[in-house]
Amino acid sequence: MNSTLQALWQDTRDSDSVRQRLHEVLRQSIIRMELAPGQALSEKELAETFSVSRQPVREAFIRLSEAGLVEVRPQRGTFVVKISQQAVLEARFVREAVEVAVAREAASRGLDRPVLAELRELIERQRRCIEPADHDRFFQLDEGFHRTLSLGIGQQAAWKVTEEVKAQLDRVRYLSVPESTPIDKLVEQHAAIIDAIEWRDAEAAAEAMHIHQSEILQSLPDLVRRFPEMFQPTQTPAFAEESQA
Amino acid sequence: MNSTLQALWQDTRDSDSVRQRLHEVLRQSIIRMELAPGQALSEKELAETFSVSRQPVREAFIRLSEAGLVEVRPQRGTFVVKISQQAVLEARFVREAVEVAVAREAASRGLDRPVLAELRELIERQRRCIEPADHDRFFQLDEGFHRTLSLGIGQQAAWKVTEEVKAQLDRVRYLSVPESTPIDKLVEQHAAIIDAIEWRDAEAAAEAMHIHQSEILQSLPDLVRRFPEMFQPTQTPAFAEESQA
DNA sequence: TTCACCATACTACCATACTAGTTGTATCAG
DNA sequence: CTGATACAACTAGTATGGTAGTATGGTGAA
Repeated sequence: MNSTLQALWQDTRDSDSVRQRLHEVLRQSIIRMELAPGQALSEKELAETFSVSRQPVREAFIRLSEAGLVEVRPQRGTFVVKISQQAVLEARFVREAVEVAVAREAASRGLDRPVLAELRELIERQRRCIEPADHDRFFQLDEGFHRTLSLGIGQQAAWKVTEEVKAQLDRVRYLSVPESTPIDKLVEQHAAIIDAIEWRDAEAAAEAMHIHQSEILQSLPDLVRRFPEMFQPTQTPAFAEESQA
Repeated sequence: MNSTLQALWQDTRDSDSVRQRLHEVLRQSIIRMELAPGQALSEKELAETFSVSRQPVREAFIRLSEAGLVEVRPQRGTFVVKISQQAVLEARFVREAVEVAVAREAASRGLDRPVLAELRELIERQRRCIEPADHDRFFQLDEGFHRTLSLGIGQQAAWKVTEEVKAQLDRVRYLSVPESTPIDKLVEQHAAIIDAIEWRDAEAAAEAMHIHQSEILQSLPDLVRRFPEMFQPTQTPAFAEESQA
């Protein structure tokens, strides 16, 4: 575990603050399921691993806890939160709401030519991830696609929100890699979204994005069955604590 | 200034951590424009004001900076961010996207009877704020209305996002109180939303929420003209720093 | 008068020290 | 053998000290 973290640490920029670098390293590790749901994270141990003090580690924890990726229990410890089916469904709801609005707006106001070109280019590169299957690369390009679309209509706050809730969803994707991620289908959905935007058909764009964002609903119940230990027993996250008493 | 902060500090719960209490106090003060946009906040001074150490103050600053309410400039200071027209429009976009989805969902799946009753009750109490005009009370009830609706369909994450972006919008409301806040109009919009939900008419509910969330667009340009010193010069927030050089 | 330079007084960031609360374990009484 | 209790070994939260970088105001030279 520590070796993987160390590697990610080296990749971060020296110019950023220790807090930001730690946040990024831990966030990535949690999303990629390298830090297992339920696992305890030790402030002290991580501080020693990276040769920094506890304080910036603690501050990174605080930020991660606000994103719902870890849970800080005072005087007890900090833990990677288990995936909760409820949390995933809620994150999906928010993401669909925001991204459908983005697609609709992009179609009705139109996208600048260079942005459209970049989106087409991203789709092309995604196609090249189908055979041979390159999931890591596709995930990157997928994120780039959605980011480019949101920023393309000048909605940075929308992208920030999407990025935040996406973390919950991406953990599920990493669970299901590679078997149940139909790259080819997802790429064509991207193409359909951009087609509708280019035709300036707002309703078609919204509908295409809706379909795209509904994809995860297919695999979720199956994953809960196959990886029960990764999931919080079904209930709302807010009441998760009481249940363990 | 300090006296107002002290008063809010007394209201916070002793059981919460110092960091959370400070965050809440500062957040409220910023939203209510008691801490002026552009004003410098001193870690040390605030620590002394509340008789706590600098560390929890610093952690509260970090959280506020993630919500876009303050800007932490290393080695320089921490400042209340000026309202940016761009940031307000982006926050509005996200809020409309999420809340329209909430309204649509509430209408299509239906609300439990007690939730509907609570919403109707909130609307009634809002009506009582019209004459004599009680803006503070109305703001509270308004927030309660939107929270109850989101939580009523079990979308806590949606409410969390709304709450976050709402901070940017509420600062504008406090600017325009009391003259340009048409309480009566807003209350009737709330009623229209709930009517549509009760009729289980998803499209009507979505449309009613859309109209409601578009209200702020009426007053914004006028406010920018009347309170230019409260606003960032028009441009995207991301490039705001460079402009000051 | 104007400009370059330097001393000073800030700032945020990180490290370290201390406090207080929780948990597991070992010990001892019954 | 069982159950209660005291203690030891953790934890996060808070306090305080040190460091490096930035802004500013004054001083002296041009």
